[in-house]
Amino acid sequence: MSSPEKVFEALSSTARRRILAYLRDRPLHAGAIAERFEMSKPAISKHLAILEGAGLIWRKREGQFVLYGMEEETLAGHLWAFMQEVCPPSRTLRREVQDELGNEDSSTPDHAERSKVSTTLPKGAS
Amino acid sequence: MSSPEKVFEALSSTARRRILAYLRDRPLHAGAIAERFEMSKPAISKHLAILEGAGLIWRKREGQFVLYGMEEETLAGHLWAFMQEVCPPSRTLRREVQDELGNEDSSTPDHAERSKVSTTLPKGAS
DNA sequence: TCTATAATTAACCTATTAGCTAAAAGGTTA
DNA sequence: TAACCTTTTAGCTAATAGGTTAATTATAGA
Repeated sequence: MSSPEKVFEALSSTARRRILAYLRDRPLHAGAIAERFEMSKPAISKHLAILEGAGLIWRKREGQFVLYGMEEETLAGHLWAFMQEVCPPSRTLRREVQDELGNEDSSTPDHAERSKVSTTLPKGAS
Repeated sequence: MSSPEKVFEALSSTARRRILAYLRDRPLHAGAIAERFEMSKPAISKHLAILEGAGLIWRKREGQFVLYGMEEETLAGHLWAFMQEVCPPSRTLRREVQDELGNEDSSTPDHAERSKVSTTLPKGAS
């Protein structure tokens, strides 16, 4: 329902990242979002559709208005998974431990034990 | 030198996210990266240039080869800044405190005191 | 210097994205 | 129903992204 592809694609637009920032604290009507931008309402509507398609926001009709709000789990979940896979962990703690043991050499690479199975990156992608 | 725009644009491609994952544990030569993909070497070369332009990787010529590696600070720094701005914090701890005080009502919105100044989102962007 | 290998750049093609305006869809109120 | 409002869809254009092959640059080695 919410793939990393769609999430990162959605995040690649500054306008869409701004929308997420506006929605962080409270839901807003489409019009209230649009009036914070210079571009046309249809353009904003498309951005909202992309964010919704990525599972990053929800949408609820309220009379003639449409309310949008953050889908709180999705963004943090995907960013966290990605950081886990791609960001090299800081070596500070491990070093401290080794120093305490008087072991300077550290021939074992830092992440030798990391799982080989990717959760956020497909196999044969382009 | 490394803007959020460029970083998120760089991350929007699955191929580029895969490259970062390959580089997490050790630097690799351009050819070693290319042979993990189906696409042509020039295509990979372009992806590498985009990642480098975003400040996510470094590049070093070694004889006839070119070595690429992760620029460790950049990715974590930008993702962290973005999460701080956009992800609603979990309310668990605050609730615990309020429950201990016997204060059920919680009329103050959760992030009312959050800074208004954005560090990762420009003002008049489209 | 000549040849082979690694990588990038150039030129090109196609598909997609992001914006616009105008029209339609959905909903409220008189 | 009519008039009006909010939002989305349709249709269009211009610009960009992502891939290709061919040519070029940079280095190594006989």
